[in-house]
Amino acid sequence: MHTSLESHQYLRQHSIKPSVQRTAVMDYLMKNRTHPTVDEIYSALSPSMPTLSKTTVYNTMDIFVEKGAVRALVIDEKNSRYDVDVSAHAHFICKSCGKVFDIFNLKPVLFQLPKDTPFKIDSVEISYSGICDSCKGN
Amino acid sequence: MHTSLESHQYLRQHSIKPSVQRTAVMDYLMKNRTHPTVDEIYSALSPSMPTLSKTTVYNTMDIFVEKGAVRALVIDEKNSRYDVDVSAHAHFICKSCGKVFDIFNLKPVLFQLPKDTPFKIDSVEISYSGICDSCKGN
DNA sequence: CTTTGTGCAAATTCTTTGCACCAAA
DNA sequence: TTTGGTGCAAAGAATTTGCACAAAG
Repeated sequence: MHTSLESHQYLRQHSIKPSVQRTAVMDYLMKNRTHPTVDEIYSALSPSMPTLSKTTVYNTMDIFVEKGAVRALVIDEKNSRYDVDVSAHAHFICKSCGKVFDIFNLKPVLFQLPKDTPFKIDSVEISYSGICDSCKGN
Repeated sequence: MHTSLESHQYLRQHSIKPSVQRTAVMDYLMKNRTHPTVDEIYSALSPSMPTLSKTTVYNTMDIFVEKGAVRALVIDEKNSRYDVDVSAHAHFICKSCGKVFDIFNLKPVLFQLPKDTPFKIDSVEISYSGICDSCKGN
């Protein structure tokens, strides 16, 4: 069975040569929609790919972002995080546990780019922060 | 003449003890609305305050944020940036020069917090990115 | 005095770089 | 072969920490 078939295809659709490492990383991203950091990706894959290096994960994420296959999130002060869902949606970061969650179903007007500025705007990032459900009690 | 009078008062309003260093930093923030990094603040003040340390600037910014006197921006992957304007407005970062600009006059609906989520949301950050006016030609 | 603030140096963390080796076309 | 990909080790940059000294009340 080919669990990485989708990842493989997705990479080719984005003109990314599907090496073993890249396919494994993309596969991880598609199956774990947790907006992982480089370290989280590396730590998850490392046991089954002992020769994998963090440098390769960094390189891989740079290529994915450059080719538009994933979106780099700037929401966590400590680490870069990545989202394989490049559609218009917002994010929420829990100030207590640091986890990042998706927020869908927002009004489309929120994602419209302002026109009356002197800038050439090409993307928007909407980030909420607060306390997540699991951390509420604590 | 007391150029730092406003800063001094602003600090007291936020229950921050106005030391010489803190007043100088706040004064800088109020007069330079450029969303500076710690390094930029330090480099600007260092000539006239030779004993100032970066640690103190870091400590100072932490206190300012904690007391609600300034807002920490998460928009620049490389550095923490700070904005003394805590009112509802968005930011734009130029991918070419890295400068951060304010964007005012956006619809108030953009700053409304979503209610139908399992999270206790208490703030929103709207960040645009692209190319600024001065970098357009280059 | 006693508490709080400051600042140096060292440590930590995340990310990037240089370079040699490996793999695929 | 030749080009591009990988991975180790070292370097770099931003931030934090430990601790001693200074300042303010």
